[in-house]
Amino acid sequence: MTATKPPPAASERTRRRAASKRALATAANLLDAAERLFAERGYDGASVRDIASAAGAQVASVSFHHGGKETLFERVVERRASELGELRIAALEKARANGEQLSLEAVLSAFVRPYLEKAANDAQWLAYARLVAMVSADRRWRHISQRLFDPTAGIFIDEIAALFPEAKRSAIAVTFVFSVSAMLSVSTSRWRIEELAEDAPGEFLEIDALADPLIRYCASGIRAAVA
Amino acid sequence: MTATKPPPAASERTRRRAASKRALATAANLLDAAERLFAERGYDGASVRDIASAAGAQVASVSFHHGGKETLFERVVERRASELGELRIAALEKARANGEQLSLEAVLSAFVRPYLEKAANDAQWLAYARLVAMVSADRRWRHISQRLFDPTAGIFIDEIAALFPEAKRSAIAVTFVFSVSAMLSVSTSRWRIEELAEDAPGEFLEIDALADPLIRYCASGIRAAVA
DNA sequence: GTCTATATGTAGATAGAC
DNA sequence: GTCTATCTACATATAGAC
Repeated sequence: MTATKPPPAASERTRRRAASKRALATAANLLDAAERLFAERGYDGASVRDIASAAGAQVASVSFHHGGKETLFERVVERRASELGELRIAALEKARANGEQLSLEAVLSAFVRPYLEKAANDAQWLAYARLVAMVSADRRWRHISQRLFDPTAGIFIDEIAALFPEAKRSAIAVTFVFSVSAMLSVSTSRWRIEELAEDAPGEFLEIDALADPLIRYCASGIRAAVA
Repeated sequence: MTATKPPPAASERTRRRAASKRALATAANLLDAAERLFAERGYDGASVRDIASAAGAQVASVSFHHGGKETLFERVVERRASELGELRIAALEKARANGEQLSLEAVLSAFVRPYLEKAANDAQWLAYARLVAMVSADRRWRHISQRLFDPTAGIFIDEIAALFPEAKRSAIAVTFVFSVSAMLSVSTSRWRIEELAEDAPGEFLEIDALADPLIRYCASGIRAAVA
């Protein structure tokens, strides 16, 4: 975009260790490429070589900017998880601001829609669900689940538990995990939905088409299971 | 178990190319070890070296008996999928033999319970769900889904569709995929359930404890989503 | 910060002796 | 059928020049 960085002028005495634009871009490009390849091929299936190459960077830059493959993976997940967590809490508070008691559908909507809206318009966000599914299904990434997913999950479980004062929190947690799995399948297994729904090819290309059925499915399922 | 194979007697003229007991055992041990390691570490995370070593066999035996890593993986999935598919169809026909119209719960039960009963008593069966989740979430294994999963899935989707004559089959297929995801999470994410259900440690160590909530959850979810 | 070169380990597959 | 040895390719990571 910009011209090559000019040589430092004599007056430039205030050089600090602020990262250059190019360095920041390299670090960010690596994150983007890593996100795509980890989602496509899994953690072990994606090599740092391919990630660096896809980012137009050198292999060595992965260790330099991100410390190694494992921390690169964790940073990839963290970047999305932080933003999405904030969006979900904001959606919950906005729904609460309307005054009266929240419905179960409203709570689930605050959890599900911020993600589906991102995923509908951005392939990187769509791919993020595959990373979440990998982390949620693998004890190897337990520390990532605990640090990045559990706080938000706990808030929503509490919110649902408040709607069913007579139910045990553990029963709510079970249905919450079922619901998250169903939501993730929208991204990880949409191709299977397409194949099994032979009568309507392309019906679910738009991810939004799955939001309403998903929320109705989860809400009704939770009500029945905690009763 | 038995003594060492005695040297062939002179009368043993009918030697055919039937596999020896030991060869069959090697091939089977490789399947067992591969199932365990693939489930634990994923396809790329499990090396044929480690699989052979865990089976007490040589690296070269994997290629010899199973043709290579990919076909070994496919055989691992096939062995379980065939048996489970038959159990599910049998459960469906047994439920149908009771005469009247099947309830949605009965259909889901015929799909879910054969697996959960196996998984409750056998760690290899429990681990199988992780393989199914891997295959269902990865287009790379599309041919395995189509060949081993889709036939049974199609039968159950048809069965559910018959209960909702006014609903589109594609809508049923969506809820079926949601339900399978929820079922798989019982195996892949039970540790997350345990962590999120802080108030009841150990409550879900017995997998059976999840069967009833799961079936109620899925049945009610399907009814609400296809309406 | 980037880049080349390399260190060190492991991957999957197979040839050929036994 | 098994086993040893080896082939070729690729993995992550780092040292040191620029």
